[in-house]
Amino acid sequence: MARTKIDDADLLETLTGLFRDRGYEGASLSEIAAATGLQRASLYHRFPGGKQEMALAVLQHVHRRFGERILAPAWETGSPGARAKRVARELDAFYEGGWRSCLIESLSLASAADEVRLALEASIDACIESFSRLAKDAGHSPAAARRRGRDALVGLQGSLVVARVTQDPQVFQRFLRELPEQLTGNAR
Amino acid sequence: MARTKIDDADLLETLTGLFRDRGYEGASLSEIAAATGLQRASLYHRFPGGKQEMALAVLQHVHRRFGERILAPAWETGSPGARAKRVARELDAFYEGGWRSCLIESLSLASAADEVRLALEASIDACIESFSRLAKDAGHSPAAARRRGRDALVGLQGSLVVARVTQDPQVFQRFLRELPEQLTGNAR
DNA sequence: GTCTATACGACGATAGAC
DNA sequence: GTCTATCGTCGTATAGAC
Repeated sequence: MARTKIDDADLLETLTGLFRDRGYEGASLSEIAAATGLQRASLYHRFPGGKQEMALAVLQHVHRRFGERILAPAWETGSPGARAKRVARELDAFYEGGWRSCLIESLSLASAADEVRLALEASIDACIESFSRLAKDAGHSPAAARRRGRDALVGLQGSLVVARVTQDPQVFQRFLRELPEQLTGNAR
Repeated sequence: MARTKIDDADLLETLTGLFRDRGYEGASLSEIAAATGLQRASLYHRFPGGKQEMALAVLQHVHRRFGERILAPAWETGSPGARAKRVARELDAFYEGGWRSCLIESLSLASAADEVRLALEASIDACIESFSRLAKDAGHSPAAARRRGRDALVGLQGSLVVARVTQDPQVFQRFLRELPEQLTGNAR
């Protein structure tokens, strides 16, 4: 039993939760080992590059998940407003109603190995692009759409931080509720 | 020369910068010692409670500074719009145009000793109160004013995070520019 | 008030058995 | 693929000289 392989997906999921909640420096290998059920040495077998490789793998994992699920509705067909509502619903699930932090924020403090920085920027860009898409489809100019997309990202990050500190996710819920209007409302 | 006391204000200023940039876990005592010019042992003479006491002192220091300088215009007399502009100018200086992070965010990851959590919440409340004051003075209802104050805080935190990750403070500058209107605009 | 020296546990990381 | 055992380093923290 102890010698059966721990599932890749489960492993990444646990790592994701740890880095989100504790940040890069805060997530120690002992803590990771305890949470994953793997010994520290086994973690190095799965991630020869150590902690940094774990963080990178987590970022890529989440980036993929955002592209395939959370932000996917932005690129489908249908009314921009309805698609924005679906994105909001996915965000609600991913951030567990506002009780979890965003990796982009947790991993962007100081650590900042170059590879990590690039992954963070890529995720930011993907978010803004998807948000802007909805605004564009709702009839906004490229420049206006980009501005709305960026403002939405600011609202996402800001509301998650405030929700964490106040231990009250209602500010995040408010952001989600207003997101569709913020992106697609009041065009032309 | 080596035996002259390092000034309290200088010490707190250096500590503030370190915790802002690196977070609680990220700021090691060796790094702190190097940055302050004090040996680790001397730091324990000034802060017997160790790193946690340093973080707490920094939070109180910044809280006081916010009350006395940055947020002070919100409680003075004059047009709400003009006062909001002065607050924005102070925020610009404190966050160095968007190149520095907010302690509230940096210190709220995981660590969360109870005393630290309380200090963070107190600072959040003070910010929202001051922002709301401006909205109230501009003629908004208490509920609407509070909403505007909270949204302004969300914009502040979010734009600082995005500015840090993208290494481009323009999103923070945009927030500052729109802050007066966001708080005091469009009343009644 | 600052320093040098040191304790000791936790850290990230590696070697090698099974 | 996972384990136990171990490495050297760095972490926070303390003792005691000046």
